[in-house]
Amino acid sequence: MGDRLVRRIPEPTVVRLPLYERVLRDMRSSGTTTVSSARLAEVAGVNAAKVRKDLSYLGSYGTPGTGYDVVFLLSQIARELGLDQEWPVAIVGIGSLGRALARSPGFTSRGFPIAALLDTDRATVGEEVAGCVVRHLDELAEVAREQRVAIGVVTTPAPSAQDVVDRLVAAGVSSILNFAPAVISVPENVLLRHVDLSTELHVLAFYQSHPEIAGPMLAGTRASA
Amino acid sequence: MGDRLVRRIPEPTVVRLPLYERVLRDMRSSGTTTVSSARLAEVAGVNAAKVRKDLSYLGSYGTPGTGYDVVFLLSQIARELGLDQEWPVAIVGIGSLGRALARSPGFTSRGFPIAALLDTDRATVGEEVAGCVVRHLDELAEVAREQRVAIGVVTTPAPSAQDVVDRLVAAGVSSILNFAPAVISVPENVLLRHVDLSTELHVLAFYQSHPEIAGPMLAGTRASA
DNA sequence: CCTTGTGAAATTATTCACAGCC
DNA sequence: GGCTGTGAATAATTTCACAAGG
Repeated sequence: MGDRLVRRIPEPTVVRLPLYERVLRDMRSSGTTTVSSARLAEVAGVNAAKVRKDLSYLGSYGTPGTGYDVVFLLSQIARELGLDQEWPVAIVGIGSLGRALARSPGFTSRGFPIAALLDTDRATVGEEVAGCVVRHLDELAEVAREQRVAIGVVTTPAPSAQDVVDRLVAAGVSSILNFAPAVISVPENVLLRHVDLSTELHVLAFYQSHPEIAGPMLAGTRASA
Repeated sequence: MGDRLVRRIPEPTVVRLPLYERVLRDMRSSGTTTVSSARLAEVAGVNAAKVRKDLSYLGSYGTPGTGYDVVFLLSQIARELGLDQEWPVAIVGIGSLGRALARSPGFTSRGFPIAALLDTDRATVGEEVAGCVVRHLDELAEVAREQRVAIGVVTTPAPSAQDVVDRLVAAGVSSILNFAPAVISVPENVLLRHVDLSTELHVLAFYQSHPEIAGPMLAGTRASA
């Protein structure tokens, strides 16, 4: 009932919300109006009780005997995820990965406009990628302020990553998504998440080497990372 | 002591092993011969007790009063992660992301040779990317057998992802790393992990929208994804 | 009937704290 | 003195199971 109390939402739940959001968007597209936790769980590949518990952190949006209204639930999840606002992104490191991300639909699609592309390489600065001119990293502070950059994406080589992150933080960017295979540290009030290809490969290699203990990884559909 | 008993290693530990491996490689490069759990924890950005517990799953490789021998510990972790073998990778979906990954050092570097690049697009098939000619997806079964592909990386658009995964599974590939924003299901004995840009952005957007409950995400360095 | 929302139980992960060893 | 390895304690998460609502 209390809506403005500190309803702390567990991190694993937060990580599953985007999954539900995606599944619900698909359902909405296909004209489904109502969905039960059991059905949502089946499609999302998780346990039904978990779905109900997760959704209960957002509020009581279901109807006993019926389920959840797809459109309404979707709007509540989107609101909770902050998808009713825009979060301008700056990508630092315009190599192949940076370019690929700049062109990626996952970005440009709703909510995460690319506000700036930055690099230090002479040959890259000035180039146009995905409709955006690459600027020199030295212009970061200015660009971040002007464009109100909320999220910094780091796609530089590992040795530069900490320095780039420091610059992003100094420029007031308070959420960072790091793709560089490096350990990064940030001040207390900055959010940092990693996406690491080689970690993922190593984890797969581990479980392939130990088929006898692959339990946790197996068993069908699993979600997000 | 019992080395062949079912020492089940918790998944969170498995996910941290690549982090330790990376940190230890850096230490080896810089000539450090011995490291304590406290130092390793500090550099890796985790709790020292957690480091000791994680390492204890591998065996008793430390020396009380001294710490761990960097080179020896590194070799044990690498062995445990299966990095003493090669795991040939096939990348399916040679758009910008597929190309970026094909060129990525995280791959080509030790242990994960690119055995095949596959696509269905006429214009792409036959092209050479990162020293490898792109073949048509229909040749998957043949290529997978010949090259003993162990890991399939899916970088197609979401609507094709499940079909591509089904084909990989049919071709005998038993570990899959999916970059497509789709829910995928696989048979019981297949390993599946996801890397999902838009999930990561949504999670950051969530915590930016809820500064009051950002607890779990904050607090300095955090590892892998 | 059906389904939600949620306490309570079970499971899993982290952290503490210290005995034992160097 | 310093440090590992690990039981025990704590915390977090998942799952169960059911009362209450439609």
